[in-house]
Amino acid sequence: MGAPSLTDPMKEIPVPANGLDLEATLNCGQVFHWRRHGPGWVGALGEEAVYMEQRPGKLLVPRIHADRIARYLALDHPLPKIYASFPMDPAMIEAVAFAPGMRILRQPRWECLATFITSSMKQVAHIAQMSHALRIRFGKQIEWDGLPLFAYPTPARMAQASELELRTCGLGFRAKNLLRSAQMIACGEVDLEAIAQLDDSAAREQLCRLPGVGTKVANCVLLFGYERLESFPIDVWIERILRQLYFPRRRTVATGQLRAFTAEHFGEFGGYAQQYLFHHARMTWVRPKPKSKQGVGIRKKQAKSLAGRRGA
DNA sequence: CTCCAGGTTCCGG
DNA sequence: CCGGAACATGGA
Repeated sequence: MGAPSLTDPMKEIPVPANGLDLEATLNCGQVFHWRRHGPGWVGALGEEAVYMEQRPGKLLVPRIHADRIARYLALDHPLPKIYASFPMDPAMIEAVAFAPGMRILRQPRWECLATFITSSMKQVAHIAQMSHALRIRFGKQIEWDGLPLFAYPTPARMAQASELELRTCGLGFRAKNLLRSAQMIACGEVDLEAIAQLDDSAAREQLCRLPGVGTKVANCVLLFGYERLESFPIDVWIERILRQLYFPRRRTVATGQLRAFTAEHFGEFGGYAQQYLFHHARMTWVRPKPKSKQGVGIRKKQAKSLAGRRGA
């Protein structure tokens, strides 16, 4: 199997109207490495270089990878049934209407896990940046149409790297977590494939053994890598949304309360609901104008600033 | 120059 | 169980 190229036969996969929004699917914050290429997208699907282009009513992909891509994009997920399972909140309806056809991918496990280990306290753009740096530095080079692409580095390769090398990819304090997790997986201490056989609770428990993996990251990996569509990651965005929409005029809501609420309120496709809420909020968010430096908040900010500098 | 970002971990109530 | 703080880096 040679490297795919422009001359490879392409295949058209039929897609019903509103059955797929490729751009939203690739840009909604579940995956971070797909890039525009002309009217389509290029990237590494595992270790295969792939081009995907959405046209009215169909998807254009390399023939030899058609099945693989259809599975990756989860074209078999029953969106009408999924939408029907959502609560009929105005916010939920608006979020779905914003990007109908957005799908939860079936991502390669390690790749998904590793990128979300690096995601903590980072903007989406930064996550993509770190991911690309890691691919270029440690990943297998492949190519599509003369375009150099890079597979995500394997756990074994990553385990051989030094913490300092990872830091040069902009990882900061995440470098140690990613390195140790790669080592634990490379040596078999944690088996990502075996986790697929476990129930949600046991699977989450295994994932949380890895350094840098807590409840939120584990839920992302369960949702994007293990097809646990009820898994509901709660990050700062979702937390803000939930408080605002479902707990207004409530001074404090414990995270434990939020978790219980989401499981009950959003149901078996909660992960899908979460992704629609997240994407809509992120894309329509307007950053409030910075206020003048006068006011009551100043003391707190100064205290934090002073506490932050040690030995400078 | 300040603020904050798809969190996790450790620590004291 | 719950709230706080530290943890690195970079773009706005």
